[in-house]
Amino acid sequence: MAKAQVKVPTRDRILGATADLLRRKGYTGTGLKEIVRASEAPFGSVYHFFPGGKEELGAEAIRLSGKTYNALIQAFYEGARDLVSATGEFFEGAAQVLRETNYEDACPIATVALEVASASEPMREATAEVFESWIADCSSYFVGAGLDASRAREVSITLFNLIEGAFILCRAWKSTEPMKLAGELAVAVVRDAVGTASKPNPRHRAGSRSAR
Amino acid sequence: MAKAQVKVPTRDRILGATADLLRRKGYTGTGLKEIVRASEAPFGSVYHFFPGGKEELGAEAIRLSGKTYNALIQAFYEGARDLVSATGEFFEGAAQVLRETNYEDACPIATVALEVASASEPMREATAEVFESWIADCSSYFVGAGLDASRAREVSITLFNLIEGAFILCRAWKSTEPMKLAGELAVAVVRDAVGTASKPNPRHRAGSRSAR
DNA sequence: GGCTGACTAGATAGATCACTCTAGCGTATG
DNA sequence: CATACGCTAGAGTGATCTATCTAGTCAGCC
Repeated sequence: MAKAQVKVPTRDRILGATADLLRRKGYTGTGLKEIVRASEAPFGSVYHFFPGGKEELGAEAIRLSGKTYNALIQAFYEGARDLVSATGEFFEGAAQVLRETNYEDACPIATVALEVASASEPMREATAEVFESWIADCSSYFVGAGLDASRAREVSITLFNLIEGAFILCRAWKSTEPMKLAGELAVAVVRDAVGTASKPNPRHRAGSRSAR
Repeated sequence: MAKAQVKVPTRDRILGATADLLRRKGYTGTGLKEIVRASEAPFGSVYHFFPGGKEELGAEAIRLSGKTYNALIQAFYEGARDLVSATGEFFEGAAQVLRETNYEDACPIATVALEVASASEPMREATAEVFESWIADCSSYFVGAGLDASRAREVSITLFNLIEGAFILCRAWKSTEPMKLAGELAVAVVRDAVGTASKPNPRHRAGSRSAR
């Protein structure tokens, strides 16, 4: 273990270890002791940097994971030739990570989101904000392809419905079959959306719904 | 509280209370003490009926929830006029339950499935089996509509990808918007699937958001 | 009546939980 | 050098966790 002259600040190590553990074991399943051990940080430092305790640390770690995934979305969607292939590659990438990590690394915040939704309001808000930022990021690429804002948002939510649902089944079954099917449908949805977007007279859609 | 001369056996009360708590608070978030309190059962009875402790009780409760949902799927798909409207009504029903319970009652096992996937093999197997039985049940209806077995399974998995993903976003956002979108796409997928199954040459409109 | 096994009942153990507290270190600044 | 302060370091607290243990209750059967 290269820990000799690591320059990573304690606060960041704590945050990183927490994000990692939350992803795999969830919120209630992750103990402070375990976080301290994994981050090789002194116990007291946890409460020095996060006076709000586990809840504050958890919410912060969720937001960190959120930003990391924002960057991942960006990497896929700005690096690809077009939105359709970007979508396909994103789902394939998710499947590959699942296989490589023995189905441990799925969505970094989904487990926590389900756990805390009715248990901790600050944590619930953190997960809600992260999901919202992913959707917003994703939507911007579809808007760039010519979709109007509300349609872009709908497509983005659909993509996340598909990938999150597939994560659950893939982890339970230890199989990437659901992710494969989710990716195929996601690709079809995106192809259809961007295909109809460029036409000047798009098929009339039902009235747009307000976002919140 | 009508608890006077309840005839419900202790074992069933324990199981029911556990299933309820697991749905809302997850596996690690649910304590034996809480289960005992909710089921008004003596503590010793838990270990009498479930010698394997929390893990055995949890796995059993997951299977109970699974059976309850099997019955729900059956009720929707055998009571409806056709598979397309059954699908639409199922998703609408899920959205309605979410609203009525303040977004607490979503999938009864999804939270647990994500939590235990890397933590408890017996529990993971229980969730995997329950998901499998749901998919199998659902597939049988599509086979009945003329789809071949593998295509029926693909459609079923897609439906569950959609609903499970939507559950996550709906709970985090406290909004049924994702479920509404998931339902719309699910309906389109089913319509496309059963439409192409019965007719060798699909004369349906070409611009549909089809899965293939 | 007396025996047996299923179930009830809860005290208790030992581990672990989140969290607090005090003390000391290290570096920058007076 | 001295003082201040951000941070380290971990012992300690009370609560709570899962699990065990013993004792008691009750019904059916000989």
